[in-house]
Amino acid sequence: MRTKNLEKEKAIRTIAMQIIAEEGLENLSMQKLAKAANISPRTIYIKYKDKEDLLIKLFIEAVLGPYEEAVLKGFNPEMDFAEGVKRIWLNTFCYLKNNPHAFALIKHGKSSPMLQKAYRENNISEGDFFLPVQIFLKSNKKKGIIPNYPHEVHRAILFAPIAELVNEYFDNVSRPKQIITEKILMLCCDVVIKGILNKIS
Amino acid sequence: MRTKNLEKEKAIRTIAMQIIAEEGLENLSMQKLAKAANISPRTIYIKYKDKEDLLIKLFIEAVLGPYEEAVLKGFNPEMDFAEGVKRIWLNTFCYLKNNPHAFALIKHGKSSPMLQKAYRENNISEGDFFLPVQIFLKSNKKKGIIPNYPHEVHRAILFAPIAELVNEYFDNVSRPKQIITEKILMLCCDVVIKGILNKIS
DNA sequence: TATAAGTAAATGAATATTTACTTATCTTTA
DNA sequence: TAAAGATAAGTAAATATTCATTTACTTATA
Repeated sequence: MRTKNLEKEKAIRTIAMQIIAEEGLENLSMQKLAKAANISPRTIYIKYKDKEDLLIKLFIEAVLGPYEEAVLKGFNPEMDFAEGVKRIWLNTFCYLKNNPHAFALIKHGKSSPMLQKAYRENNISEGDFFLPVQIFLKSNKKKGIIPNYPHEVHRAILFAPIAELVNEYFDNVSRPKQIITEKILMLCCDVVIKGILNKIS
Repeated sequence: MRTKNLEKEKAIRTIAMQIIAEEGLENLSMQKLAKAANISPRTIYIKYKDKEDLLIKLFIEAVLGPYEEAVLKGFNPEMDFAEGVKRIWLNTFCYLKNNPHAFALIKHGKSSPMLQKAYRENNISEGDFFLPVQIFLKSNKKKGIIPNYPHEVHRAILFAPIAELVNEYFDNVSRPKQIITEKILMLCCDVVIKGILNKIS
């Protein structure tokens, strides 16, 4: 039996992400992908059932998985609240900064109905992903350090700004001066933390 | 001369937005749109140069324009800081809640390279749109009410969470209980404001 | 009646996927 | 040890469909 060439599998994923990042999800075609990866279209179908299967696996296995891992590196739910939030912010910034293609696909994940379906079918976002963060929030609510809002609400307040700031970072890459530095990021993080903390006074 | 049928023009825009919201930008085709709008494909080309022209005009004229108008209703840059921010949050929530298709297209605007190009070519986001908000931020920075961070940074901190909360609102529409109410929204807004305000104490 | 608005049908290019074939490599046999 | 067979990996080219856009024509109205 001929053995699977893992380089080709990797090339498919890498180049698919590149095309999506540079030309958009709507401009990724199987034939274009095959040509760019220097393989036959048929080869893609050996590894993936169809285009949807490819995109969903790309999204979940090649993007969301590594993303979660990077974001949670060195984080644990027992950390001090401010310290934990800062760790997540820094991890998010560092990872996305160095993986612009992943960031592009994550953004598509927010708008593409197909990728949304992938989220739903894989029970992602509610429970499976970022579980340590949920435990972290829960315990800090219990301790009275932060208010008792639903998790989703805390997520929006604490982590929506960092995504927006990363976006701004990429907008500024091609401009003379980068305004989104690690320093300004930490100032923002302090602002967000200051807002959410219950005054124990 | 035969007169233009404005209803057809409106149908094109309405149905295009519907398809994009329900099936995604990548699943909008000119023929599908024509069929759904009960017109000939040629009719679209009478009103728009090509598909890109249609999408960009849809995005800018039918979505971003009305969106900006709705968000700024009753707002002026001289307002009290907290009052102004709350007004924008409420306006955003009310508008997007009632215009889910517009919200879908706005989300696509964050990921689609074509719509990003539209932003750039029309000098949007930096200067033209939401100018009163920029003036508002500038004057509050000058007065020392909020820190002297770049506008983009303030935008991320103050307004990224509301977009995320609207997203959460729509996720919950099909579920038994809506967690994103106007009340919780105002609590969140208070949190965000509390964080950004300079302590004058 | 002049003319732009509109249509039905066609065009050629691009799309996802498949067919019919070739190739590499593991396992088995001599 | 080495040749042969089995088989999945891989390819080039084809398929049927859908795509954006156009052509050649009809219709409504100033």
